[in-house]
Amino acid sequence: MKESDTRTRIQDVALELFIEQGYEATSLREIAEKLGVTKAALYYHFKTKDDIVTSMIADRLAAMDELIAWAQSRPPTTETRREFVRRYGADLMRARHHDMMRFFERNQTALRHNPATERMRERMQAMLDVLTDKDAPLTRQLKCSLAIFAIHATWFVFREPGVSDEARQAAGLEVALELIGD
Amino acid sequence: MKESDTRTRIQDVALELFIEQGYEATSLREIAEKLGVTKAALYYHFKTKDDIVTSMIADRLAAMDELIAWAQSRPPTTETRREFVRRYGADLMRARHHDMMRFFERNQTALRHNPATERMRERMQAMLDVLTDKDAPLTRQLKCSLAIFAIHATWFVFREPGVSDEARQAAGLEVALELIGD
DNA sequence: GTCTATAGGAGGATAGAC
DNA sequence: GTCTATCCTCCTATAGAC
Repeated sequence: MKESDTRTRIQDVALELFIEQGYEATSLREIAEKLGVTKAALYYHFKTKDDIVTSMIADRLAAMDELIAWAQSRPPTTETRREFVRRYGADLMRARHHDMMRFFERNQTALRHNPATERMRERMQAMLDVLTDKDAPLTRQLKCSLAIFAIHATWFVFREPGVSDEARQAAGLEVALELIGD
Repeated sequence: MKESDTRTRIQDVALELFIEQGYEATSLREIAEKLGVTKAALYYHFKTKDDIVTSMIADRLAAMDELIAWAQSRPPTTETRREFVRRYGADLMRARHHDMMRFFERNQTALRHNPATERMRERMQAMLDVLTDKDAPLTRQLKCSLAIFAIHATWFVFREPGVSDEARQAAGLEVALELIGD
């Protein structure tokens, strides 16, 4: 049932380099070198470079789908929306999910030809639809977008090194709840 | 006194493609083709590919410096901060400044080796320092970052085609003022 | 499952004619 | 100022041995 260990290690190393340098700027040679294998070995596990990123996005899509389905199964009340934001924040703390969102945000244009990108955008839109009504005023729509972004930004806006993960998440959550809270 | 017309046209076309496809994914061949010239012609106007983007950032830095200097010459009151945000929003409406910020946001990693990038980040930090005190709580810092981001986001979050530039700007400004307003 | 070797192409950049 | 022609490097991807 468990994925091959090498496969997972490739994903981890690739994500790390993609975040650090960008998707286009990172070559398979670099990924292979950091892993201590050759490029050709990567091609045993993934058909193309795009496949590496597609496989990572797939994991993220699954988590988002679960969250969105939960919200859609409930009445669109303020309490549902607040709980949705809380769950989304908690979800990002697990594994490398916030790394993944950060990578996605910073490489949208480079990934625009990958079909998984469009699916990711659909999920982001679905999240906004959960948080607000379709005919809400522009300011309301903007605030809901910012609420999601606040939770993501939590992981990279604070420059001081002494900020714990918990403090970050708490700050992001508080601001996000305030933004959707009217 | 006026820059060569071709030089400006190169910057315009390059920025358009960089936004659409990303910096790394856009080749000099593409830029040249869209302009109807050859790659070699570009090298007459700019020493390297990096130089094209550096020249564009320089214009933006000058505008930001002016705005920051104005704010620093005034007392750090709420009214100064609100006026600063208004001026920043108005500034972005001129020329291609909001395109430039959007490009910069989406290509930070690709541009990380360009010295102009570090200068740009300094300006962003200076803007945040104008908007809040250094020892403010995390939520306050986060909100000020989001206020700036709200003004930028104004240009690309709204999907419906019928939204005028003025309506966008008004919404962005209102939310930004609310975020710094406590 | 990982290697060596290599095909095949695209990219940034330069030289030198016009 | 713009062109043609070309260099050199690096890339993704594949073939086939072990």
